[in-house]
Amino acid sequence: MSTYVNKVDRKGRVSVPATFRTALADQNFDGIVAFPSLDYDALEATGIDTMEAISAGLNALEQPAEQQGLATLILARSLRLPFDPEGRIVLPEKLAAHAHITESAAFVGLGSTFQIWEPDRFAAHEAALLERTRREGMRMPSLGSLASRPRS
Amino acid sequence: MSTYVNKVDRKGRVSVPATFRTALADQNFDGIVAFPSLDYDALEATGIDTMEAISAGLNALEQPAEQQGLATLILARSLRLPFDPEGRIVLPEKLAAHAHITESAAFVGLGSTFQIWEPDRFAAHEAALLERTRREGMRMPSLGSLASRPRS
DNA sequence: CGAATTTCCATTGACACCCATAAAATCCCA
DNA sequence: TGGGATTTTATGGGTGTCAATGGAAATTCG
Repeated sequence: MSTYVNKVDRKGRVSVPATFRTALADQNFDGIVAFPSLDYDALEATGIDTMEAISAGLNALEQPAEQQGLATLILARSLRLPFDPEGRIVLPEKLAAHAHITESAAFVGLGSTFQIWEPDRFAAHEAALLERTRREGMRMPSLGSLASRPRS
Repeated sequence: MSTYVNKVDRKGRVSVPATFRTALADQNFDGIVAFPSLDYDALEATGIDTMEAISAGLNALEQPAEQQGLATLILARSLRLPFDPEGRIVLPEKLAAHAHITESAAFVGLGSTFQIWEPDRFAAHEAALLERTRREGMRMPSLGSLASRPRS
């Protein structure tokens, strides 16, 4: 949840917001896993647990073919980014380039995952979302309506 | 339910009305979650539980795309505001600015959620609501008719 | 042995906790 | 049931701690 903007230093290091770090603290790998978003010029990221779940799903035979393709794609392009003692990661050139990140990065928490954006691009994305939401005449609903609804 | 006006001190702290606090007491996070309202110059707030439900909804595949956009928007702009030992939160600059809150804040209970307004703006909002209701010739119905009706 | 990467230290500034006081609501008992 | 006693709130301020950031030292690897 929420978004934090942190600086990328000359060596390509960024602090992962402490909130996110503690959320991942109990996982098997002390760091994050990131891969280029398929939808945006941004990075998708999570803890290793989510990735292991995906990889487990890949092995499951019942999985539809499209889902398998998607999972393969994601796994193949994912990078493990370990924390340094201060809780920073280094953004590999490839990932930074995909998201056009140079001097600072916006960490956008989405619940169990988060995204990493170049701050200006994220602002634009946010504005677009807001605009679209307005245009579609969506009002602030009772928040509950956004929750996943149990099928009746 | 009901509205309370509390002061914002020099450090940006405000007491969350005790009533609201006790209502959230049994949740996983000792504090509130707030985000800028899409409709007003005010903040929307709830307990963490509601947000977790939204985040769960975001991951649910069955969710329509527009709802996903809305959920993303809300999650990205939400901030976790923990209680200090006295039951206060600090209003981050960003949120305070959106609601034009400077020296005091009105907490408006709405049932499972509440809003936070700059008191004068809330008074105006309230007056406008009243005015509109009158103009539309609405009378106080039996309160029961306002309750949510079970789907037939 | 040189380049890159990772650990180690140091600084600053924000934030969380501690305590202290005043006002208000609640309790309690004669 | 009135009013004093007690317990909660709300509010202010000081201060220690941790997160974010930068740079140097050290280690790794080709």
